[in-house]
Amino acid sequence: MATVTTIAKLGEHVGETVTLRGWLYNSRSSGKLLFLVVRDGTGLCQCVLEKSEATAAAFEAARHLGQESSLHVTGTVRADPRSPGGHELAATDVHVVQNASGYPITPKAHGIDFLMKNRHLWFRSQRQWAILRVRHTIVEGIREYFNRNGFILIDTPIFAPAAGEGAQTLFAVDYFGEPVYLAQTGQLYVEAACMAHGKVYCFGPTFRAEKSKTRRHLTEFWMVEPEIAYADLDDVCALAEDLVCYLVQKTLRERRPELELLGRDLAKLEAVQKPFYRITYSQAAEILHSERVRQLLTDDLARAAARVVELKKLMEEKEQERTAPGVKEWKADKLAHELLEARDELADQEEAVRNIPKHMELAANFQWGGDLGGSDETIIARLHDRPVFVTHYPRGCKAFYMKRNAADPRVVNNLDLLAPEGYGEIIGGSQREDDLEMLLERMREEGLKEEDYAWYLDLRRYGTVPHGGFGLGVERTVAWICGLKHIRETIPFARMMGRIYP
RNA sequence: UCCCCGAUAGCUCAAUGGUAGAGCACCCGGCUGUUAACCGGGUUGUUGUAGGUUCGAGUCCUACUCGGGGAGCCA
Repeated sequence: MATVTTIAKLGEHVGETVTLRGWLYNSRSSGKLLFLVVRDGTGLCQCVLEKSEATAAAFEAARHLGQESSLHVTGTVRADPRSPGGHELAATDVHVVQNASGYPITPKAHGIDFLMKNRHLWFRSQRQWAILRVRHTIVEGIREYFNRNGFILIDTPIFAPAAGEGAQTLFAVDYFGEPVYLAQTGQLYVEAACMAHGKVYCFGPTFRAEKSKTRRHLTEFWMVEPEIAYADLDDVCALAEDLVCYLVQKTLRERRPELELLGRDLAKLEAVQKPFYRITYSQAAEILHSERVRQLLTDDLARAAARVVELKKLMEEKEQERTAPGVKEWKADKLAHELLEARDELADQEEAVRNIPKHMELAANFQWGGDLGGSDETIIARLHDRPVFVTHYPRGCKAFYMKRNAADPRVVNNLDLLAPEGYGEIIGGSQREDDLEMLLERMREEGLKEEDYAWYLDLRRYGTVPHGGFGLGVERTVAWICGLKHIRETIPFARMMGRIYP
């Protein structure tokens, strides 16, 4: 009886006969030779069946297996660079658990709607497999970081009472006949908890009914929110910086093969080192008005416009080449695929050409007092090669609980952390208003009812201290670290506007 | 809420207003080192829905539905 092992451990069994249990990822046959690419959850391995070496029954059974058939393969392990994992199995026996047929996700191209409808199967594909492993490591890193640094986990409620910010983006739920809402944050609750434990965090799903159909939005996403007592803005920034560095380094250390599979530029991640840049909101506003930004966007626009012309010409040439008489089928096929890719890029570039003038206008006309828009954040982030903290926003565009700045009462002690490469805001946080009177004043400005927040106000009555924290969005962090274009691949089953299946 | 794009075979896409096609998937055959293997043969259709224009609509027009991208808003 051969030893049962996994593909990840094949290196420990070179020369031995072992059994792998997995699924057929792809297969190729060449007469008396069969190549079965098998995956088992730990990796991919090419199993080679030679007709003369394998049992006749095994060879015949393996010849007719559909994609994703479940099987055991027994054979001798040998190192071979031609196999995906670097080790190959010279198979002698194949036991079919189930011969699957008609698996919908083929090794060829598919559209995103089809893939999302088949998300339960799409998991099995290499890229998706790699992304969710990176997510696992980032989530593990988050828990590890806080648990090892003296933070106590506080699970905050998901059913939340009506009071709160941005009521139009809340999902309402019937709670024994009363309307309650799915939580958008556990923040107020961790503030209470940090007065008991000093350093706490909550980690769970949050829900936002934003009608946003973009590559950065989910209606259900995961957020970790640490909160610390006796902390000011600098302490909160230091914590955010340390956490992000920890997560990036851990992922680089433990998921390098996955990042490489995803084609991530690792140098960009290696560059994520302390100290991150720190600028104030007012400095950001100056940057947006600067000649440097105008030039950056002018160059972007010129580049996008030139690329549009180039792509159109390229597509025309390829189309001519494809439809020319006497073109080989495989060549025409390849050209058709290249045309599709070019078409996608053209759509992106044309979108850029339409949007950049808007972005220029938004940046140039940016008024002190307004919130930074998505395009503004992208501009700021692009001017820096490491993450950037933007601090001290006007208090009018931020939540009531943020601490008013002592030196400049127009602004609050808050922070946003912008990830590089246009990934936008991954962290938002602040020092909290610990003065009861100031807090009440802000609540009145926002039209919030004191009685709804009676418990929260108690925290300022009984031993108030400077404190603060932040929220880090897991999916945006995963998208950034993996270098993904779209957030939907960073969570097992994405919940988005208009998508709730499977 | 607004703007742009799209919907044709199981999948990815073709089709000057004039007989709906290709590749992949699937089935059969060939090939002892393949890498989205390749070669030969076979099977595959209510062109998103409802109207309209026309001798004739996948193609043009209107509305709707669904999806993609973006704006606003946001992690």
